[in-house]
Amino acid sequence: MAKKPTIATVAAHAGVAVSTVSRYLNGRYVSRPVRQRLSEVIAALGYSRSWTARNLSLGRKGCIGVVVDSSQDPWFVQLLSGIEEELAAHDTGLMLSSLELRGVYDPALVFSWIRDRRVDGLILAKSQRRERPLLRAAVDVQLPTVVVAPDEITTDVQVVRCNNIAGGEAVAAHLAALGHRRIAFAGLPEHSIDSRHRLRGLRSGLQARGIQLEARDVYTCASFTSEAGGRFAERFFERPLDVTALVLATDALAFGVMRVALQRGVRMPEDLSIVGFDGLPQGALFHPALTSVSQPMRDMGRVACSRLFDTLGGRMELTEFPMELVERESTAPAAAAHARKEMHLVVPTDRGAAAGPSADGE
Amino acid sequence: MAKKPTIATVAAHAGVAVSTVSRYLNGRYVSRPVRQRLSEVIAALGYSRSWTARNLSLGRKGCIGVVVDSSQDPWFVQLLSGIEEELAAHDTGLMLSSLELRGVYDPALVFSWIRDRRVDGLILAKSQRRERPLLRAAVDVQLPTVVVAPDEITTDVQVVRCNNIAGGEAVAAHLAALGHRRIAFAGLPEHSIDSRHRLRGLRSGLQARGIQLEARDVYTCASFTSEAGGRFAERFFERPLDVTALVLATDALAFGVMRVALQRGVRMPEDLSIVGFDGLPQGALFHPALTSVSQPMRDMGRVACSRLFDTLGGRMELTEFPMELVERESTAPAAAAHARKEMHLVVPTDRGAAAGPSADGE
DNA sequence: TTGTATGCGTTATCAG
DNA sequence: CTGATAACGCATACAA
Repeated sequence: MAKKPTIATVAAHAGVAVSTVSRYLNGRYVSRPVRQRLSEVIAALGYSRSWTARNLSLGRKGCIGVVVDSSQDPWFVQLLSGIEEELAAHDTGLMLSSLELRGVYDPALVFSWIRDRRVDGLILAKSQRRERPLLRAAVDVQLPTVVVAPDEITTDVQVVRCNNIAGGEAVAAHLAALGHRRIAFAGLPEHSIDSRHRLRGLRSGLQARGIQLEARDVYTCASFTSEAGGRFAERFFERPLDVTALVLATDALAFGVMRVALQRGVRMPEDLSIVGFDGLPQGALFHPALTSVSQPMRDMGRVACSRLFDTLGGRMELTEFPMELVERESTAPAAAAHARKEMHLVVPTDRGAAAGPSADGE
Repeated sequence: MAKKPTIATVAAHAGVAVSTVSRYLNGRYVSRPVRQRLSEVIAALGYSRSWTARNLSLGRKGCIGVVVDSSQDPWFVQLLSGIEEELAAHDTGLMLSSLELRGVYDPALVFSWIRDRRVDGLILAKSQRRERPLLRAAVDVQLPTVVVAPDEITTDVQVVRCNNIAGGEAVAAHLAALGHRRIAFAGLPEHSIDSRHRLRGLRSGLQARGIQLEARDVYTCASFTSEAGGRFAERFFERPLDVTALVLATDALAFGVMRVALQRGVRMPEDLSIVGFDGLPQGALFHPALTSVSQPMRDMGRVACSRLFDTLGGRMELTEFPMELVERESTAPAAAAHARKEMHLVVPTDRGAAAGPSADGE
């Protein structure tokens, strides 16, 4: 019992050949009695197979690569938990690479993974245009790859993302129902497809309700960080507020905006309703808690991961998840805003909410 | 160029034996000319070695296990980035296990890792008493293990943690300097050694400055979540405020408290200064931004990981990191609090701060 | 310094 | 259905 038992020890103890044991372990043809005997011996010996040896024989690496701009990203953290769950089921390891781990963009590590076939598959979270070479390299060596919430449309790898247009429409419905008529949107820069889709959904959703999203009310933030959201807000709040609701393309942006709003004394949701996208759990910690359209990040992670395993030779698919509006505290009836400003707490909040649906019918 | 070149192909092309190539790859004795030749051949062939084969031969698994209550924990996320960094340097994979991944505590996966020697090492983040069996199992099979910020003292595994006592003292110095005389502390339940040390440091630090931390001002939260912080705050704010500063054992707790404070209309830092521990980056997003004593999570992760590699046979060590007070917006001179309450913005904030040092001398 | 031979633990191929 | 045996790709005593 000194050294770990191998498949050979088991074979010896059971009086069969190693290949039989191997077959047993992999659920192949084994006669009833032999199967019985093996299960006993294995239990008695406390045998467990070596994954390294198995991987070598199978030509696998036993782990997948997960790459993202920063593993600190709260959105990614959610995704990771889904990946973790699925990976555990497959007893597979993972290699993490934050493209901006040391402050500057450096995809070298991931390139080496691809070149050296270091991983069995690749998950690119929030891949952007700059990841294009990475994607190319992966496709070239036939490395199974799935992109999650990509910023670019891709046809030669698996895609997992959300229906952001519907998400935008959900916000439109929500705000319209609350009686908002003048709404602003602040999106992401560059080619963020998510941001564009969210805006598109919002715009068309409003339009369907007879509300126009003015071009001058559509802003662009410098990046996707909370800091960028804050900088946008500084600008935004300089001028008198002429909208009753502000929709941010992501929660991260919203966090930055809300902080500045609080500093400026802008009351939310009384003076301004705020809506974000992603549904990050930390949004619930703020005051007011952020109303947001959530992505099922965990499910997305799980699916992204399983796609890597079960469709190794399959066609490239697009999996789209629905988004869900989670109504917290940062949105309120537009009517209440004015009422409160003038009457100071005379109007019960419930009344304003009840007035919502009628406005929706217009 | 159809199939991946192996060490044998390289040997053939270079006209040497495989063992020579192996030695070259591992930096052993190789004559100048041969080395030259090999480097050329390898470059020409685009050879890269198989880590699975190498691991099998070396009897390694090529990955370590990282276990934590929840991989969503912001503190852990920081730690993880350090681990990621170090792991990349060693070209090693990782297996993640959230003990509470599916809501209920389930260490089964980790037990199986240990039993099957599935990993080369184990990092337990914030291990508690309930992880004791896990630790035992790991020690029993001689699996290199390091615990980070453990809640229990352990002598038979590597320990990486912070000097929480000094951290508590730093808070004492800070608050005393700001003129606070009546201070409250809310800590973690059970046997959290970190929480106890933070309290101890705070208490002794205050004492050294002639300030007594009253027993009735020391509270205990139900758990370490923001929700628990919120529930504590509900209780805390029920009675009239008789302290000018509240110290929370962790930032997470503080987040929950601040939200309730905002709801209750408690002004921070005017009515109440708030201090947390951990220095989570998200603390900067709040309004006011949370003053906190930070841990160098990333460094801790890096060191925890490297300990796993370089002291495989070495003695069990304790690595202690310093904590650093990061002063943001949630703390202010105690004097200003009263002044503002009564005089309404007459006292410039700077004056109060200037008064601090003298108070410190008492 | 370099080459030879053997082991690492499984899986897969092909006879039996 | 089962049993030898050859890969898998690399590392390392040991001999030269």
